[in-house]
Amino acid sequence: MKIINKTRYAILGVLLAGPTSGYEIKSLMGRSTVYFWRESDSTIYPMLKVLTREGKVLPETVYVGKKKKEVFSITESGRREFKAWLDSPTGSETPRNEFLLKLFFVTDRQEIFRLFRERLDKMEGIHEEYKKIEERLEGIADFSQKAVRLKALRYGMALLESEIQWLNEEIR
Amino acid sequence: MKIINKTRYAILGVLLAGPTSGYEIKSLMGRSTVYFWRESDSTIYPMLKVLTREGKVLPETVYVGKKKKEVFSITESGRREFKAWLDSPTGSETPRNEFLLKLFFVTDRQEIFRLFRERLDKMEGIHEEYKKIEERLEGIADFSQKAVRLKALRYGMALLESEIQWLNEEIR
DNA sequence: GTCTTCATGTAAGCCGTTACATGATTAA
DNA sequence: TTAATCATGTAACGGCTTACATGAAGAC
Repeated sequence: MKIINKTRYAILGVLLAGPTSGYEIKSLMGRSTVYFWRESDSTIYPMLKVLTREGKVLPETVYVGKKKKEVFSITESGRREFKAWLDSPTGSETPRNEFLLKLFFVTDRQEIFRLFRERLDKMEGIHEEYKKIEERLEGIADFSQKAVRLKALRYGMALLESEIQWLNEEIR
Repeated sequence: MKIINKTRYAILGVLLAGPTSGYEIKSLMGRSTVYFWRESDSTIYPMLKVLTREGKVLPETVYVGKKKKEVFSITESGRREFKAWLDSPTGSETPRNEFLLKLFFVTDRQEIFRLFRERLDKMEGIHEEYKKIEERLEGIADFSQKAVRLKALRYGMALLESEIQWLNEEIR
């Protein structure tokens, strides 16, 4: 079984909302999917070329004022591929949790404490960020996916909260 | 900032418990760290060579009955490097959660339901596995890290349980 | 005798990150 | 006029996975 590059689905997913340029995809992801799906800066443009060659997206040159940009629309074929991915079994990422790796090997009590403390700080920071995003999202006028996105966000927050609580109890 | 290969720390961590062969490291990881730190089969041996060249581990040929194997011990320099890693700030993995990526783009109610259902099944499966590991661990005679490892395991279980509960409530 | 486990690797190829490169437009 | 943002990429390097390879010892 081959590993299939999933960057394409992230891009196609963004394009479902309408024609978008590479730069817009990049900045949009930087404000939304980063928290659960991070793409490196340089992956978007090459992938758009590939998708164009494959007929999954359609490029078009557009001028906004004097600025030129390439916007891409998703094609029927692209929609089909996206849908097929959605329907397919969701793969698991290879687990790589450095915090747990350290915890597994640690012996010193002091060190355990430090690890928990460090983890707690980080989780609380992320929770703060999520809260801000939640407020921003709540303030936005309704759009088709608002409810699901809030749900997904609160799912993430609920998990963070239970982790934070657990860590607090351990640190005591 | 360079990405530093962390396979080395996983290996050094295993060696802290005593001299171990590549094969033993591999199978040990397959029974323990896989759940939070997965190494591909082929990474162990080359890394052991690298660590040998660097003087972090010391190889020795040992015969068990007629079977020959190379066991590796951690050196003082290796211990220092391991300790330095433990003390250093824990990096965050790049987030890559395909489940959340799908959830972010999904619009169809039926599809959302299917995603939750699929996720729930998977999380329950993992929880089952953890429970078995817990039982096995509890049955083992005390060793220096038993308490921490149980703690880490239960931390993972607690998180799984809150996720399972959340999903159940959503599916209703 | 055959299958499983022990035991140790190599090679090809994709993936992903970092750093590098370039230039236009707009806001302060 | 200077900085930030818009806009689009390329190249090098390292990491990781998959598949391939080999062979001995012990269990059944």
